[in-house]
Amino acid sequence: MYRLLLDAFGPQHWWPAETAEEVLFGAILTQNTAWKNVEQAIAALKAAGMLNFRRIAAYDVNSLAELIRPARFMNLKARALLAFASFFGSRYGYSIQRMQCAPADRLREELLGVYRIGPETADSMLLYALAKPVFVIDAYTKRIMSRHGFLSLGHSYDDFQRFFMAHLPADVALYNEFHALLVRAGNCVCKPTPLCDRCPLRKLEHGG
DNA sequence: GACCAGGCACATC
DNA sequence: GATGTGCATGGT
Repeated sequence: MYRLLLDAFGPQHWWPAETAEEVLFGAILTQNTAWKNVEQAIAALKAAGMLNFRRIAAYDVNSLAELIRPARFMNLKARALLAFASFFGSRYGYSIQRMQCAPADRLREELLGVYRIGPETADSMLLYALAKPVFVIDAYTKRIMSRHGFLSLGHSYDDFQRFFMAHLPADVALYNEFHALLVRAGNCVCKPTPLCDRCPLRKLEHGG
């Protein structure tokens, strides 16, 4: 699957961000939201000089919500960003490097304890901001994997994650690219659920 | 104008 | 534990 997707689409250059801190913002802002909308919110934060957790920690919730309005669920996400800023500041002194020193499994538990950080957001942060070998599962990944008969949709997030990690080497670059390619495939016009004759994954049909 | 995005928390049974 | 619902924008 990985090779088919990579051959068809090429490297996706994820995560689309200039800094690790920007990845952390994006991970929260993109929850159930098209990336195009998130880009606008990040641009607004950048323009206001607020793409910085130390800065927003002392910022007003409503003003923050206004800035990220294009990213949908503005009030929830404003509170989520503040909750993360509080955690990031008190636990790691706003230092990505200090956070990176912690083992992945402990970090994951800590992240899951932060308001509105669930498994996908936590894993996106771990893989794309902190370079921890953790496979990210999202709606596209579940859909595509179930469509091709690997694991049915009824399985949990952790089931899907275990499936990938049990069958692949713990490689940050591989996890990065594979997940990005799955999202790319999910965004394909043919929406691979009904496979079009041009889908790179059609070769998997009938045990290919 | 409908439909849907790279989820999550919380209520209810 | 399973299932349902609110959140409340902008692109296609």
